[in-house]
Amino acid sequence: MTPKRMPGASGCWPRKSRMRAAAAAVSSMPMANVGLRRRLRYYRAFTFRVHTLARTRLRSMAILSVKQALAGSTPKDTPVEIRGWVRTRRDSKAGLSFVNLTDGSCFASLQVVAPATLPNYASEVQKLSAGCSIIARGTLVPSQGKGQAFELQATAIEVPGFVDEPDTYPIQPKQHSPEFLREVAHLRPRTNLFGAVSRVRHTMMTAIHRHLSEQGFVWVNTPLITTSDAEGAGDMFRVSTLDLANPPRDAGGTIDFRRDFFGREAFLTVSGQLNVEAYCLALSKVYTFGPTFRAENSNTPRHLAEFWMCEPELAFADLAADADCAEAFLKAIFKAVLEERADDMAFFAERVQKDAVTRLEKFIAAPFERVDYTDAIAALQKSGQKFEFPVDWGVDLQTEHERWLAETHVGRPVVVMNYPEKIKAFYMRLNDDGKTVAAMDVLAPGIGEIIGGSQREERLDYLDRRMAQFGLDPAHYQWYRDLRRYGTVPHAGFGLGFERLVVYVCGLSNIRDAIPYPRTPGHAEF
RNA sequence: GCCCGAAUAGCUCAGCUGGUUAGAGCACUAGACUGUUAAUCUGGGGGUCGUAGGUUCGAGUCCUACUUCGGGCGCCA
Repeated sequence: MTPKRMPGASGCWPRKSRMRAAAAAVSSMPMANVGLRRRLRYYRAFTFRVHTLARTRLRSMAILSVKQALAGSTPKDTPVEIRGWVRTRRDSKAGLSFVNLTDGSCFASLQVVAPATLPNYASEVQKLSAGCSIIARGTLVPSQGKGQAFELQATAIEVPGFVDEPDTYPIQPKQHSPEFLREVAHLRPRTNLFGAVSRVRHTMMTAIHRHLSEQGFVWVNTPLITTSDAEGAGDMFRVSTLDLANPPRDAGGTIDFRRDFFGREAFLTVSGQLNVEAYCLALSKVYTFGPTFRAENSNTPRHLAEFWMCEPELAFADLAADADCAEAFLKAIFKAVLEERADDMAFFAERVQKDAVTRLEKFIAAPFERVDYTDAIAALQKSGQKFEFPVDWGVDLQTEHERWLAETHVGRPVVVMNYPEKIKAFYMRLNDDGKTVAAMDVLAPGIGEIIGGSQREERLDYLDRRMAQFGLDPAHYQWYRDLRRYGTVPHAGFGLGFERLVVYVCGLSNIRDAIPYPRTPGHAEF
């Protein structure tokens, strides 16, 4: 009776048609002189589908996720096995207990009906508390109670792991504060909130890869370790194998990094953009998406020392094409979330932020507005609004300005383009007016800036001038300059801080809840 | 890095202007009841009030320092 695992994409019990297909596959194998059993075994090993034999000979059970069980596609009276963790247990004097079980496969939990006739009912089932792991076997039946369509009528319940000291188990069937849950980051994925965030995060991540791939982008894995000593995006974490207590020093007494692991100073990357530009000027449409590190001492709900960043880059593209790309990109992600994680989004709308779903729908529905920085400044000045920070041509937009533009002035996402060159990075392309660069920010209601991008300076003489202006040593950027010497083309790209988008989609208020194990100044527990 | 706020049971919180044995809900536990739904009802165990000093006859309640958490700002994605 040992249950056999039944892999396969669907995971549901084999239908007759599928068995017929299996038989056909077996008979078509070029092994006429091989016995049926061996041919079957061959087929089984080949396809990883054990159920054909399992049903007739091993009498084992289909192993279903809670999601599959609740889908209701399992034929009646089919024995199934479902594994997970207990959320709640309710006993009934009618001679049964209700055990709510989750396995993370979907937002909902499965109600397991455990009759008092189970041999371990008193000894184990009635001792189940939140967090216990269980393996439940039985059949899926329409629920007699309200609140769920299906439930598992259990014939056996195994308990691989009870919860030690249930009275101090941190995860209770109630609302916990995010602050408290951060202290138990290893247990918080068991809560509704973090289960939902985890699934949505996954969906967003796969949606990004899927969308960009469909658009012809190639995922380029740019390095996490960099030796550029000034990428201009902030403080960096040093990567070194030198003995901190006794580093090698040169004659002058300064630390001799020539004797470090890479023969020079090395750091964790703050952006993959420069590296990915090189691949852009060969593969046309590329993106980098991976961990990024900033050693800034930033203590806010919007900053992490380690976060994930996605940076698409397009060759033969100007700023307008860049903005179009960013718009399609964001809409594809939100669309995927709404379609694939409706259950989790409904939870966010109910418990976290009322308009969690509607604002994504609005975001998708209308085209983004495009506005020039200069016009945006004029609109802000004419607004009559009192801003904490004064508005003047030449200043960077503060969050309050960005939100007014997106929420009040336009009422939907807006792309602000062509910022003063003085407030933007060295690699951004100088416009013909000589005082602005082809930079753009996508501003969204309720959050402010969510994407920043630019057309890159593809003219070497202009790039050199910009680098000198920023005090950067061209010697450190020879390979980057090469890209302008050998077949340069106009190109553009943008960057998305992935966790900030997760925060927005889920309606969270702190970025530390958008990543499983947040790293911030003073914090790298777990 | 700067400014502000908070710290009372496992969790979420109450505790007024300092005054005898510190309260509630959830969780845990015992019982009642029930095809239950973060079930309900009754009882029980559990905290000396972040840490260290100080003021006072007396401090959870006032003061100081420290620690931790949170918020705002800066830096930014």
